[in-house]
Amino acid sequence: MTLKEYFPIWNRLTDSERKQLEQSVIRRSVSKGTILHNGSEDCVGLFVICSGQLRAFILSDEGKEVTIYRLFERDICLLSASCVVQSIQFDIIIEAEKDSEVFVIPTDIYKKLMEGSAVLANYTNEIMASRFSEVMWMIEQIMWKSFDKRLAAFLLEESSLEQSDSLKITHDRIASHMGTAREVVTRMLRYFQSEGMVSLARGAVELTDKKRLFAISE
Amino acid sequence: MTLKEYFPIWNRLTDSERKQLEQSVIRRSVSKGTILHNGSEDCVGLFVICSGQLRAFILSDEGKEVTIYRLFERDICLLSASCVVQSIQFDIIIEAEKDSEVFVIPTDIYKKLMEGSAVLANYTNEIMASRFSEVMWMIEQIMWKSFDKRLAAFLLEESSLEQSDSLKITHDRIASHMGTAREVVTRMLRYFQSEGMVSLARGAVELTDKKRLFAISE
DNA sequence: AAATTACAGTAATTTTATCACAAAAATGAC
DNA sequence: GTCATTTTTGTGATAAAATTACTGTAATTT
Repeated sequence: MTLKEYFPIWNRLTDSERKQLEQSVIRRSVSKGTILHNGSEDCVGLFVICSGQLRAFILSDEGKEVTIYRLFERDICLLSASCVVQSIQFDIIIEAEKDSEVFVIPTDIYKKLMEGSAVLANYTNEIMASRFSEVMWMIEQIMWKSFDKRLAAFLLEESSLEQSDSLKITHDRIASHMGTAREVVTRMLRYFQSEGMVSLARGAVELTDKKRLFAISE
Repeated sequence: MTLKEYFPIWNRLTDSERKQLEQSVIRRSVSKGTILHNGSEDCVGLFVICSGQLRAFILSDEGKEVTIYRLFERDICLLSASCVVQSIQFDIIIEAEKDSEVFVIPTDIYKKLMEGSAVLANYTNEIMASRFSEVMWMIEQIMWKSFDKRLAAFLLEESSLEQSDSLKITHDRIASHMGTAREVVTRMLRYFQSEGMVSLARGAVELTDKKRLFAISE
């Protein structure tokens, strides 16, 4: 398994660029829960996800979290190398949501290559635009969709990611993803349960009527 | 007044690139209220603001607005040319908030140049990262700051932009900027007035105690 | 001057957030 | 295995903010 297979524009790079990437890239295995990048504290490099799942979130002064987006196999995490683009002026935290394998392209190498390569710079543009788009989508959800719709959508999304109707997740974690309070999640889940759409247990939510959840989510 | 003076990386472009920009760039004068770009409907080109003020906002299905960021003299509006970056998957509306003068660099020219120029592609990256950062900042405000703080901050920001303590703005417009309901703005302004921090009149808000407003905004 | 429109105010209700506390389930130390 | 601790869930009270549904009034148009 080499970078070549995971880096979409590989065949548009020059031999020299490929060589430099190959020589500097590092493989890293991280277990669930590992913080791969913590705001402006570090700037290791670009992650290319081989397997697993990462989560990008922001953190308030009081310790509240909101998940901004997620990264999956073949996704590229640009913000872990946020210092390669000066104008990025916000802190984001990247955490492994599952045991994951990633390639790490060191910041200085990537920055140097990007400065000299229109192909790489344009590609970086596309990655950033993708994340930007996800964030804009999130804003629209938060601003204009009521909580029941958002929660239903979240449960369905989780279920689809996990390929299972039985989610192993606590109310508190759901609240962190959605940027709300745990009590709010508990209450809405109880309502969903009373309507027969989910079935609750400690640390678990089972989706028992996905059609209705989907209808609620719109 | 030429593009040269307003385009920061002018002297890092090749002669050919400069010529192409010079030959294709268009000057446009727009009066307050003009919609310069409307989501995915159009993709005229990159705006370089000579004078005036633009506003970027999103629009919900029900017609609610939220201001995402603003653009001033020498700022560059990339999202009016959103189609140059494929991965931009959201709709934004750009409106002239004041009578403005802008240069328009046509989409196809900019796209062509960017594909061949690392300098231009990297610069585009920086512009996008700036807007992305502003959006992230906005999210943090919305998620974690209470409405009184945000309103106080908004009033002070407006006052500083207009260079005046007497704002000519309606409650409804403030609500559109902040993505909330007009009644909510009315009530909070009434409270501010009862505390002697502002003085209200039809279509106008006068800031009478900026220090306290600042203290509230944190 | 009357009618229309834009803007502001307010009351009632609902939704969401916050605070405070308690109960139940899981976990670990012993 | 039992007890203490921690984690997770449940819930009531209260507050903040959004929504709905009006009323009133200043400004503008006709």
